[in-house]
Amino acid sequence: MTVTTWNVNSIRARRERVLTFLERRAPDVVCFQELKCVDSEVPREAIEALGYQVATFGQKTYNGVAILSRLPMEDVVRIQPLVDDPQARGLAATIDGLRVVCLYCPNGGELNSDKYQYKLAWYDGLVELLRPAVGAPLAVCGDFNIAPADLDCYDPVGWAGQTLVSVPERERLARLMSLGLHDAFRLVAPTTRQFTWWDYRGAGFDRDEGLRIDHHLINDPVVRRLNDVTVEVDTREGKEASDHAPVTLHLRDA
DNA sequence: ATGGCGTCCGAGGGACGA
Repeated sequence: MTVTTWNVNSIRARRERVLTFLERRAPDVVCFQELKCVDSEVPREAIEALGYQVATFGQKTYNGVAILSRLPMEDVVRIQPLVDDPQARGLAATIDGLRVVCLYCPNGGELNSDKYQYKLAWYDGLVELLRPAVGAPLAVCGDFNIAPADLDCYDPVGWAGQTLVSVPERERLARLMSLGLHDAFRLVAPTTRQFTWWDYRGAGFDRDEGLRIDHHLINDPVVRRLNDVTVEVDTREGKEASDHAPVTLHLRDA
């Protein structure tokens, strides 16, 4: 089974790229983030024609997530760590016995902003929300908007303490992983410098100035099935690309 | 210190992203 996570930065603006990706790579499961549209504007029929079931949690203008699956999806639920939160950032489904959680974690804005506090609180809520889920095979996939370590940042000195690498954010990610989750990419590539996001500005991709912020966090039953994690860097190339590359988890059969 | 670039909304430029 392959599980791809990809922040598409607008499924409408990325429509052709997304469909081409699905057709050529044909992952079994896909977690999309930043749909940036309501459910009815997702190109559902075109995706279904490629052999996928589609579950969406959209929102006008901002956020929005989806899970696609070639196999049947069960127990599809929205993931909202904070009560009365209008932001559509999480969706979960069980596929062939694997609980897949698709997340678009908050960006965090400036360090001294309400958005930063929202991000920390959102993570705090997420840990409690996912705590009951770690007893069964679990893969938490998405744009976490946190680079776990300095190796995951092209300029850790220049970025020190900034949003996406700050100590309080990394502590939140560590608390989430303390539920028994492992960074799948780091398991297969302990010392590799590989980014998943590059800024549109300043030719970030051409300079390979990026961050690794898109992750698959998997628990022990899934670690035992882990074959590989690949970053589909070529999908970031060209003028019409999302600023994130897809990241694919490769699992052996259960 | 600020803007770089891309997308959205909606008809201007501002909000937002990371």
